[in-house]
Amino acid sequence: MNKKEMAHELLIKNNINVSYQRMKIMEYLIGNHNHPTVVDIYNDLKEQIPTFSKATVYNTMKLFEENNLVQSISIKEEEVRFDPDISFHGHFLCKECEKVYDFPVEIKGLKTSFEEEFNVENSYYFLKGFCPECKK
Amino acid sequence: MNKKEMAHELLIKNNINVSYQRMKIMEYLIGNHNHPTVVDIYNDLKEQIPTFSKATVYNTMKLFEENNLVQSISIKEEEVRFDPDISFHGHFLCKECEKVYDFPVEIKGLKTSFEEEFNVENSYYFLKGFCPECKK
DNA sequence: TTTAATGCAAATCGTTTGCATATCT
DNA sequence: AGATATGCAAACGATTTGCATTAAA
Repeated sequence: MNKKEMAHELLIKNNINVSYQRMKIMEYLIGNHNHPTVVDIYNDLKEQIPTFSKATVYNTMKLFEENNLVQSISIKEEEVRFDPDISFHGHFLCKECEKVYDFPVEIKGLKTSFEEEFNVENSYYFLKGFCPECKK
Repeated sequence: MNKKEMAHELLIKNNINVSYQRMKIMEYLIGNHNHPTVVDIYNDLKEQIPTFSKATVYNTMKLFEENNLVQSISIKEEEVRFDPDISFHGHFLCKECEKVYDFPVEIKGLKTSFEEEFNVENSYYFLKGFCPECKK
């Protein structure tokens, strides 16, 4: 099954009306590990979609997030990035090249009385520093 | 030792020149568990400081962060909050009342090959959901 | 008196909003 | 047709910048 088929199936399965733009964005996200911003998505797709607009990307990413097709990552203050991998894992931001890396996290001993009192819906583990390429 | 004395000592100890504004901001932060934004700090102090400006708050918080007197928390996309407690602990954002709560975190089994390759300088653990008062 | 901090206004940038147009069902 | 999605431009809000003024060393 190719990306187009996967994208189509994902939209249908989540009761999201299919449109050309939504398909293109979903195809772009599938298998993408670059944690793109709205502007990244917009820039990378505007050639393919003559009348493409940022507002559509904002609308679409909001819709995808509400339907748990992506998670939003605000590891860097000014901008929101998106990750099509919605499983819990860590994100590392390199302060030099600004790349975001995924990494596995195993958090043990976290269940405390806190999680009985609070209704936790989302969790994020962020690290910042320098990646192998950028550390001297 | 009162807040004024504590604030003064903290600035001196970190080789930060003392000014009226910096003192006021530091006094405001000491013992504050509200995770204020720049705008919060500005609003809460502007009565006491007639000519106060947001630019000064931005400058000062940047300086404080560089000197490890506060940590910045970008748990909510649009805004940066500050925490005078620089120890590692979790932050919980209530989606309803938007309050940010601190909680202790014990992360075990995290040392992986990842942390040997990457030079980690900061870490954050964020949760989102509904606090005891806001969950139905 | 020389350096550093402050304050104001303008600029920037990501994001949101309103509304008209186009596209699906 | 009727509902929904798209696109454009204007609005917004947090943050940054430039520069003149003021305070501190």
